[in-house]
Amino acid sequence: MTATRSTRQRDVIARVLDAAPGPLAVPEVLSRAQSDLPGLGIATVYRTLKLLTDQKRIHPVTLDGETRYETAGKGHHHHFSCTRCGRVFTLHTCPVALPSGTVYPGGFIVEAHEVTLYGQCPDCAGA
Amino acid sequence: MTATRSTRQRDVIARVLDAAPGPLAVPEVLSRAQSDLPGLGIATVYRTLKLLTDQKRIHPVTLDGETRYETAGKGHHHHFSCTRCGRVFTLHTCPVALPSGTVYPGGFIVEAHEVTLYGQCPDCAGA
DNA sequence: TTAGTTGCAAACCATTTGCACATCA
DNA sequence: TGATGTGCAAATGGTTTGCAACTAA
Repeated sequence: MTATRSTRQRDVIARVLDAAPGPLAVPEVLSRAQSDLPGLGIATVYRTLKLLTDQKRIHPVTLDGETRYETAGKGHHHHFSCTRCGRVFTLHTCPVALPSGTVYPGGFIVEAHEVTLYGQCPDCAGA
Repeated sequence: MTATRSTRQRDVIARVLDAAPGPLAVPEVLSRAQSDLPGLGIATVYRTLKLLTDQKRIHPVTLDGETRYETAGKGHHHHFSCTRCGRVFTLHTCPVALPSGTVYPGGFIVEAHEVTLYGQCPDCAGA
């Protein structure tokens, strides 16, 4: 069978995602992880993201055609994408009330929902 | 300067998108358009989708890492992605009330929002 | 006629995979 | 030591682009 090893690379990548204020794109993960591990290769980043995803420790989020990754287990949350600086933040309040099982007009049975807000993040709004 | 010509290919592709019940992925656009225009090439589909997007006649929607295209000017709406059959539908009711200018907790100024509902479409729920 | 468009094949580019070397246990 | 993991380079696969033939106006 297939054992899974703990390595420096995996630890660093997982830590980078934990420390982020929102989901990160692959190049962001790579460059942040490289400040701790200069030699880190992009292939390892992809392999590790896939591994952590399979282990449900992180999960992918697609925003504007770009796949980002975030730590799992943050509970129900949504995202805010800043139209000025492009950064993505995690929001912990939810603007919709659609419990699983809600039947939407037309006969659509809702099991989950995803919300993305677009606008100016606090930094950009202040400038 | 650059004039834009009306062609069979462009008409067919635009019509395919108009007729769809929701945003279509590139392979869906290609195969549907090919029933009218067997020789249609994938490059033309990509070029036309880009052209129509630039003209604001359609616009891209990213769902689960896949870029889809839908006719513009349908007014405010959202999407429902069926977890059984994978089809995507356009919904004309909106479950959130966040007018542009709303300030979200944390100081995020909301300009727009996007909602995707996941669950069973009427067909799959009935089966 | 002729600028604009198309299909094909080559080019691109982000992501994945093969392999020899390195490393965790 | 042996099974895993890593970095590098090659392979993939979806999307874009160059080019010669085609076509709308």
